[in-house]
Amino acid sequence: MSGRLKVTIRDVARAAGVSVTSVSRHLNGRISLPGPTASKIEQAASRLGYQPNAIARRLTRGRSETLGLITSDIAYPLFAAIASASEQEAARHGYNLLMFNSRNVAENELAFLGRIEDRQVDGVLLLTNHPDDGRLVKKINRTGGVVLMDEDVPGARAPRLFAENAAGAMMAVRHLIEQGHRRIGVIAGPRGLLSTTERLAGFRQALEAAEIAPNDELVVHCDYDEGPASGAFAALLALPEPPTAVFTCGDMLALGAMRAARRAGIRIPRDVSLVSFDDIGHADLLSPALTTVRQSPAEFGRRGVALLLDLIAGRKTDTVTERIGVELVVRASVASPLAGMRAPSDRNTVSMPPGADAAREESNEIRLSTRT
Amino acid sequence: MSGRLKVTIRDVARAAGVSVTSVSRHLNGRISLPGPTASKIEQAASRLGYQPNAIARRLTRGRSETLGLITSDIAYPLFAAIASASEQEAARHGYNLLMFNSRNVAENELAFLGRIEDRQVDGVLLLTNHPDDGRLVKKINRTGGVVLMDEDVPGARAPRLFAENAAGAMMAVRHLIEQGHRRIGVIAGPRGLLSTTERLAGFRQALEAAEIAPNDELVVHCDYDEGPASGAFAALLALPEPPTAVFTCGDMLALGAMRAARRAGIRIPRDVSLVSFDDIGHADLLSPALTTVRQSPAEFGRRGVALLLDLIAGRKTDTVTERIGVELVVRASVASPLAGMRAPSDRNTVSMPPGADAAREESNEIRLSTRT
DNA sequence: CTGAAAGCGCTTACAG
DNA sequence: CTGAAAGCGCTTACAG
Repeated sequence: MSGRLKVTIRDVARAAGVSVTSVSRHLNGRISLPGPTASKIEQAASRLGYQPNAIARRLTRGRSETLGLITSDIAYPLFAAIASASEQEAARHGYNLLMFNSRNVAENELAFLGRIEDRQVDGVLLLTNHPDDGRLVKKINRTGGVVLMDEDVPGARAPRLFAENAAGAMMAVRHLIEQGHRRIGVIAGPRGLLSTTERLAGFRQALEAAEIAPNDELVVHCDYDEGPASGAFAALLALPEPPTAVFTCGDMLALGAMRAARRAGIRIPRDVSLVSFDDIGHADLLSPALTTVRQSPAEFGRRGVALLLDLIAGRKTDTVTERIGVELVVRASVASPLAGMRAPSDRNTVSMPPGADAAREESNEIRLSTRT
Repeated sequence: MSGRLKVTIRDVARAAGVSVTSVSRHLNGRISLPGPTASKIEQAASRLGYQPNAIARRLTRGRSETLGLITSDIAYPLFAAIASASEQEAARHGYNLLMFNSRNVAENELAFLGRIEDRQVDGVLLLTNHPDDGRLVKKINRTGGVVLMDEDVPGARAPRLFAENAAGAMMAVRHLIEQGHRRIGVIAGPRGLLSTTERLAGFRQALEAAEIAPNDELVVHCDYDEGPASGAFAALLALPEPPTAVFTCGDMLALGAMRAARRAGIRIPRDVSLVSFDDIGHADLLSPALTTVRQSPAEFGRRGVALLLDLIAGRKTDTVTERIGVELVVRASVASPLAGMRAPSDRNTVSMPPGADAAREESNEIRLSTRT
């Protein structure tokens, strides 16, 4: 249709009557040409519809101008939000963002990391979601150009960007304790993950501060996904002496717990309170509105890309660890443990005029932050 | 650290004592070498840690092995789900997926489409979200290699992949009518969009079939986003004679409506019923669980990539239009218009034992499909 | 069957 | 300041 099959820099040079060197330099702004020459080049370029071939440019410059983002699944709300922010930030610096779904399988992560070696990407933001068996650390230390986000790969020579996991968990559990809960269950991520370790540590610190004895039977581990969390929740509630509140170490786990609760006819927060971690989009519109620890995905994305760009440019000394601040967003999934003792009707509607419960959820959205 | 700075195919050839031609051919499986030679090459390659430079390969082959996905924001649940499926399908065919957030700004879309011209991507899945002023169609017809998804760009020579918008809207509205609603409001997307036109057409068909006179004052247009939808919902409910039910033409609009309802103390579905379109993730865990028309994002992603790959390979005749089937997922956001007349307590809990409402929502998830 | 050589379309020392 | 030429690291007609 359009006759401009393969207009190259040589065509422009010929049409403008100058050398390809000058065309390249001028178009890349590395030289300031006398007015007439400059406009001859520009006119020739636009008349021919010249578009510099990015692949060729990359080959000569030795950079792909592309970053990679590895998550287990971009469809997960937290990862989608991080991806969005990362893309914006990458674009701001002239970089593309390639996205990879690892399905949380080490082989896939390793394969994607290989894209650094064959120069398809200049660097990678890696959000892994399983403990490393040693292959990831080895690969990362070979490839370089990796920023670890959200979860750690111990031993890797790489900048790190994590949430304030312990502080966040502590705030969440302290909130439960303040409402009167003393028997608190935890649905935690897989053993060996940084998020699991740190959030559990925060949980235990909060108990300790309140002089509540820890109880291992109330701690259940499972993968960061809804299905497993449903099972974990059911297991906790089936205990001879079930918890009056549950802390889920991620909103996907909270969703699983909420589904399990529905199936079992257990009402949150009347029968059991729930507090979580992440604050995925629309957590405020869930039933009930979820009280959870917010970690800003936008900040994650922005800082992650900034760290990666620093690393690629050789501006950073390898193994810094940055933390993203968190805040507790109080909504409606936590009640006092006595709530369940009331009449078996909806605690909000019965005692308040219609709509008051909605207004309450709205106005009660209090935020407690680790940062000022 | 690792001393393998720039191992090229020449190094391998030298080490193996063969020509680069043979190395290239063997490694790409375009030739079957005698056993000893083959293993000499493989050993040299692995000993040196050889990784073919993908950029160089792309320059010679003239393909970037990369596809682009343009959405207004990858963080929107529907788009994230489509992105996830697209990436999987692209990877299955050896393609990378680049992702672009257009923020629904034409200039950004045009810039990203330019990546086809400078060969950064071989093709693009374009999900635009605004009526074209003529620039998009012009650009697309210049670049080629575009598959239109979700929304149309009239006049573009491109394969198209849309949901069965009219059929879906009709099912949604018929469902409301069957529950006894006759005064039904609509929050529609921007005028001039395919989804708006078709969903509105389905809405009107459903009214007509029930012999309900259409009423333009009940149709409000706004951008596909929460904020505007909140305003639109408030406007509808502020009418002298407000609707008893509202059909939102997208789940983001439904979320906006739900937020507005909360703020105003309006309860869904007791005071007003709500039915929507999309079925974003966790719509079943919203408060109330959202009755909505599901369009499968996985199918969208898979078919979109397949169409694009066909187009790139020259296997397709340009302007096919495919439709993705939809189904109505009945949950808990629709009630009879009489519900509001009952006592001002939660209609589910009062009349049923605790948990029954949850069980009801669960078991009542009926699916009515346009496909068999 | 094998390999020397040209070519993909740029960028950039280097020489004039 | 300008341009001819080499080079980025592959692939692939082409000749032997």
